[in-house]
Amino acid sequence: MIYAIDFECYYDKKVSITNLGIHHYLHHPDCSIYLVSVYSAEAGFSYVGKPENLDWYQFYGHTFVAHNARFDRACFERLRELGIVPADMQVSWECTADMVSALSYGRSLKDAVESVFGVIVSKDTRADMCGKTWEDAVRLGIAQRLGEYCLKDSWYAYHLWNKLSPLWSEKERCLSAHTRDMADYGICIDRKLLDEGLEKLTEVMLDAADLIPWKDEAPLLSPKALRNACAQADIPAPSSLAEDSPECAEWEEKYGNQFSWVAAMRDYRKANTLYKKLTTLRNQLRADSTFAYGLKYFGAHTGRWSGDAGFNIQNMPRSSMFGVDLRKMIIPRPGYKYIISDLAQIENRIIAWLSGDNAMMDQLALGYSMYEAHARATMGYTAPEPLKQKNPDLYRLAKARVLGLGYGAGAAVFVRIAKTLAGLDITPQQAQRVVSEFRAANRLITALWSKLEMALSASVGKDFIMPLPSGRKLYYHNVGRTPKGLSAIVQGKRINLFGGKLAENLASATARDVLGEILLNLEAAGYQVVMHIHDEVVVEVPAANVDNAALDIHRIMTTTPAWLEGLPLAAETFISDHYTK
DNA sequence: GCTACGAGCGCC
DNA sequence: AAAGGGCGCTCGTAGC
Repeated sequence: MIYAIDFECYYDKKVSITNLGIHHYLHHPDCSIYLVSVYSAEAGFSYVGKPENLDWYQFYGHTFVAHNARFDRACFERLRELGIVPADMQVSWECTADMVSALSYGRSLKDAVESVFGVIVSKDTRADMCGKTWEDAVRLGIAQRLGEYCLKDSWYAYHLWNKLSPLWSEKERCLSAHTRDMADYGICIDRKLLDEGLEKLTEVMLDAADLIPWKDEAPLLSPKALRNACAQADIPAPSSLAEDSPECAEWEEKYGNQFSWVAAMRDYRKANTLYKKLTTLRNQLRADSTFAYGLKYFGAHTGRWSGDAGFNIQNMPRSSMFGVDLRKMIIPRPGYKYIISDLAQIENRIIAWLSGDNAMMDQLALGYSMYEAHARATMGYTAPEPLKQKNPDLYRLAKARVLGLGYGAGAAVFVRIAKTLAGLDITPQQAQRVVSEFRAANRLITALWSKLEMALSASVGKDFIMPLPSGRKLYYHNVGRTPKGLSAIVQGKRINLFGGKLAENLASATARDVLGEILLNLEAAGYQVVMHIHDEVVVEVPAANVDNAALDIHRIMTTTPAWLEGLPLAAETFISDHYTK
């Protein structure tokens, strides 16, 4: 039986999930779970009131559905700690926020209900409760309205589930649950390293601030203050402060030695960003030194997971900054090791597979890396020796081509990509030649772009639905044609689209499905994944059996899903005592 | 005081 | 004809 459930808890500007994280929020002395609504049409059941007055046993063995089930489940577990929910209660959970995201509706209850039922729900009642307790609500005479509001939320969650859950696959439901469980389990943090890091960064920030002349008059990172200071020094102000901006580089070349402001602002910004990350971590640590992070199932329209709730596990610096290595602070629980495994060039392998490049599949099956396979298939490399040793320059060019040109990038973009992805310095003219050569030698890929663009073009005036190898579909709503080209609505915003971009979305979404399949296989084999980042998994395994586990996990990582038959997968797998790249 | 938005920058 | 893509968080600023 399905029951929809929704909890209401005290919150104010300080006592909030945003500030405290779910765990510390629900354990805060001011936070009371004062209202719960449960609704089920099939059970003919409806309740709204205090959690203490509900007979929880009637839900034993049944399923709760909630919009943001992670939070409602946490409330339920908190009530169990408080002795309100019986200790031996067993229920399962489903999340309508995850479901509507996967079906390409807006994630919030408001947006989803509006799209699905054409009804606008007001969140005013909840907003009115900021800083108010249940007793306040009773005194103010809004308790009745609050109850109705609460019941309405579970009513909508129930009907969203009832209407849409048949469209959401079993596997995807399992991934939603997996995400919830994994994020709640969390990561273990080395407190000592964390505190040392905070100290180091404080120093760096103080030093940087000392180099900024307006530090007492204006915000340290104020572009206005910088412009004023430049005017006073009678020098031009840089048009951009971005590290990768040529204009900024030129400014620093000319004035950087005499005026270290720009460099100091950059240092301050970077150190502060990392400092804030560590602070979030520090504030949300649980008593056992673990941190339950946020992660959105289906956060991106392609289905990729995305970061959430103040600490994004998907964009931690790869290596140490200012002598502070965030990844090193993330450690296995005592008695455990990490096995870290990442898929090798997964998206580019998928592009080759999608475009029907059998010659490339053969090369990959022989065990060549994606870059070498590309050089052998399209750049005329035939020597028996490994390319990387025999001709490192050609290898780097092959790498740049594979990473940079599969999605329609032009010469100008390729100059930048070749630099950042493969460390190549090339001129725009050279880039133009490489782009042309690549397209000429990879007709299967350009054909894939055209095919996708034509399919999109045929959908002008309606939705474009792009099928994926896994059976899942990507949605592009209300396709339009303007003088600037084709466009569609994605995540509520109209974006420009073209063949190369669709190919990228297709590869990205398919790579995501590969990872999803792997996550479920790892779970079925009994492994605790503690994090995953697009093409990488971090698995916590007992130290005693770590070598066998590494082999087994590597095998699971490189097992091609049935729906991608013929695509050889490769992975790099290693054992570590901390998270690292 | 709040919200929206762009810049900047971290990642895959 | 040409077009890399996908995210989240912090800060500063502008507008209400």
